[in-house]
Amino acid sequence: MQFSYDRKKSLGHLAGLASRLLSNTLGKRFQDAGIDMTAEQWGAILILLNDDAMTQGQLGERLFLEKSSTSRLADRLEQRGWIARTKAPGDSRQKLVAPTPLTLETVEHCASIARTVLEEAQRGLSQEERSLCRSLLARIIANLEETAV
Amino acid sequence: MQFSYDRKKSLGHLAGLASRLLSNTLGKRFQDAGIDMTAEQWGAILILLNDDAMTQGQLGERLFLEKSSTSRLADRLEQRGWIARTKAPGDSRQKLVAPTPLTLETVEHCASIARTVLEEAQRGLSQEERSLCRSLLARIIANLEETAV
DNA sequence: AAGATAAAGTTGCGTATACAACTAAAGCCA
DNA sequence: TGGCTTTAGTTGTATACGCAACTTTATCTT
Repeated sequence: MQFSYDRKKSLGHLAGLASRLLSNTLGKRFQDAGIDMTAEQWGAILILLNDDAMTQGQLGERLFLEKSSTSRLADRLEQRGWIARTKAPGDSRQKLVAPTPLTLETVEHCASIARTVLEEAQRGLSQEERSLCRSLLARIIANLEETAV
Repeated sequence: MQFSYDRKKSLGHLAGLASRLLSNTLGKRFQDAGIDMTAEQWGAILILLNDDAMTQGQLGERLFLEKSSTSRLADRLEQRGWIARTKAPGDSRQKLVAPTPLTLETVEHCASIARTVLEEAQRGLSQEERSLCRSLLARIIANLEETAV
């Protein structure tokens, strides 16, 4: 019997489990490839690769993370050599985070692994279904953000 | 502009964020109500309320958790007095976990809070959309479970 | 300009989770 | 029956995350 995960299970369970499995799977693939990176770290790197340098606070906003969580994520990224932190020139409270001269091969390798996992996760779903799933999740997120206030 | 969360963002981000917001919101609501319970703990309690006693391992299976994670979740539930752990009669390696004589009022209160948050999260989504969202997530979970092997 | 207030990060602490190594208790098997 | 193997849980260690308290640096107000 396919697709047998109780649709009775609440949204919370399903979203949590999907997210956990996605992270765990991607993390293991990175590890198998000998890349010392987690799924969450890759999420941050992706943002930094597009926008290059930004403050830690801006990175946190993009990831919807508390400043303390961002701080510690940056710690781990720095420790592994994925990013460098420098004092912002204008405001010395701020710290700029930027990817280190990562070899492009590594980035491409990570991106390719991430694409593969995402594809596997959505196997059997049409483009419309994939898009719908994202937009439903986005609406739920928007609802919760409003609610939270 | 409504529903403005990039649908460009990958499934991983969206599922992770939805799950995080759901947990955080529910947890805060419990706290506001003076109930010392988290969203994850409530998930476990719900299962135990239906099936009464089961082994820790069985609880873990239902929650799709590692045995160590289950062990620690049970620690916290026990600490707060939500469950009791007893040695299983047949097999002394196993531990039975069962809800303590929770006043039904508390359970109903929790259930009501959880229903409210879930409703708020899915505000504006039709029954069909809610159901579709769950079933798409369930298919993704099934894909990842297969993959993982 | 001095003092109050706000903003950016860090750190302490608690929860949630996974993996690996470990202990204890079954179960198997020759 | 005595030893090997498997199973149930626990514990060490690490990541990810949030809240609250704190430090440092800006900014604002009078």
